[in-house]
Amino acid sequence: MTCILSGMEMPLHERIAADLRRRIASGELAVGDPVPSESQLGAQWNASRAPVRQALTSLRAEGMIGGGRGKPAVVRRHTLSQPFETFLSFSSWAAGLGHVPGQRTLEIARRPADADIADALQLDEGTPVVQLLRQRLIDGRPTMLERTTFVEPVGRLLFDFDCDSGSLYAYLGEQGVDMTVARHQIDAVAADAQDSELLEVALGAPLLRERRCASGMDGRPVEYSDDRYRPDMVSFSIENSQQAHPALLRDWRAS
Amino acid sequence: MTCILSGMEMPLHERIAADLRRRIASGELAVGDPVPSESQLGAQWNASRAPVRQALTSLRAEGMIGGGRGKPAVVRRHTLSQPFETFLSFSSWAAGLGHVPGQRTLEIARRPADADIADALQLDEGTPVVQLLRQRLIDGRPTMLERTTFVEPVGRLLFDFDCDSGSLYAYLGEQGVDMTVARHQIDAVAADAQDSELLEVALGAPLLRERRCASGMDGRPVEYSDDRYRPDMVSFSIENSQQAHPALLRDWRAS
DNA sequence: AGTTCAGACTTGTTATGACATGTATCCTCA
DNA sequence: TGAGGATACATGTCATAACAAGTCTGAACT
Repeated sequence: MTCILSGMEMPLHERIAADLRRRIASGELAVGDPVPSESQLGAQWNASRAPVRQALTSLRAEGMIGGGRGKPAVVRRHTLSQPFETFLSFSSWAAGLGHVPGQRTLEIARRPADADIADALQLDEGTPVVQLLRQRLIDGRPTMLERTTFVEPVGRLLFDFDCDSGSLYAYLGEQGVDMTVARHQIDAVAADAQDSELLEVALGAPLLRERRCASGMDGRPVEYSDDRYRPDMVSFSIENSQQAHPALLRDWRAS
Repeated sequence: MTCILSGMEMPLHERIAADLRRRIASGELAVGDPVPSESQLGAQWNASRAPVRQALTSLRAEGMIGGGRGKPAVVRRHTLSQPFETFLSFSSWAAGLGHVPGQRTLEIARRPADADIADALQLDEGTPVVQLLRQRLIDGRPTMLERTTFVEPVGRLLFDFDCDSGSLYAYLGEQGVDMTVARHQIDAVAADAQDSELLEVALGAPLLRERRCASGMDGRPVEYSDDRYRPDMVSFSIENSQQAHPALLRDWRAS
């Protein structure tokens, strides 16, 4: 049982990175400000250069800081950007940024799949599925609304689990649920009545939507989710190069 | 003035990484084969673990090898030549899908950079830049609005180019402009007056926004762009797995 | 005043050594 | 024969130390 809380057992370099992310995101270190030098950070944390450099390398890869040989690091961005690698776990993502994740499970229900869900999960319409409605918070502020649907054999496990206590995906992993592949589709939608209320935005306000379908190694879908983020709090980011692999493509959808 | 030529004095960790890439690409190390362990590589190169690990970290970030704590590294991919232009070039993307791309360049101007642009391009505020406003169409229908800013040395080339005649990025490439790395940030915004008019959507309608900053190999930003898509026509998608590096894919969904 | 240059400071690279932690294998014991 | 545990091995993390190389500042010089 790994308590997600505040990762007390995180490696030193991750703690340093998380602290810097928090200080940058909170505005304590504003854009353009110089980041403490490696030696200063080493002194503050009573650490050698190795973990300090590992933390800075991490922030640099995320584009939060700049700098280079001879050039002290400076803050470049303070926006929370979500690396695609950490898409599955909202909690650990927020914790890694030095923020306090929260969640309120508003509904858990077993009901027959409607046409859209059935299509996404490759089931017949009417097959029972388990649906979850969760409000996700960062530092107590509503940030994301998650409408997740599990196939029944997996969803049944959730009735024995306190969804607000820890990482749901860690729990499912322990139970032997295999979710090795995920497909994400990202677009924008206007907030409907429920979005508006639970995310505390105006009706019709633009929301960033991620629709996700996770499958096991055998390719059988396990989970489908419609997540809606407040765009003023979360954005997605991708970095690609001719060297490294991630390539960004656009999806065209005929109306 | 540092001559770029052939870096004979590459650091050790880069030489190790380059050698491993070559051995993997050439097939000497096939997909699934185990990569030499850190200690073996250290012995081969007569090096300590530091540069060896730095090289392996590099390859891992590129998705070429896998492995983890206790798990020896294995070769995952041997190709790393993903067409980088596909995400830059709207035209070739649409054409590849069998649709007719179109574009109307509405404005090209040289003006001083404002604060946001200056920050993104790492310039001082007020430095002259070249801005482009382009409406992109698919099958004659407005699909995307592109507000691109180039640093002046690159942007000046555009005044000698008919932006509606061919691929802008192909032209810049011929002119020796280096754009090997790009960072994308994706979120949602409400359509402002200009968006509304040019994309033919209601004022305040949700739009999918991609902000892009492209840099050369040296990390110096070359281009910044704010692209706004009609979410009913375009979305982004990504596929990732725990095993492989996240691979971004494109979805076609016929109506 | 403008230029040049020495020196302080910063980050990049590498070596060496140690311990922690996860994985896989093989051997023993029931 | 199957389950369990001891063990070798791999990688992850971190400390200490030294030198290389780029940047910046300020002082001396033209």
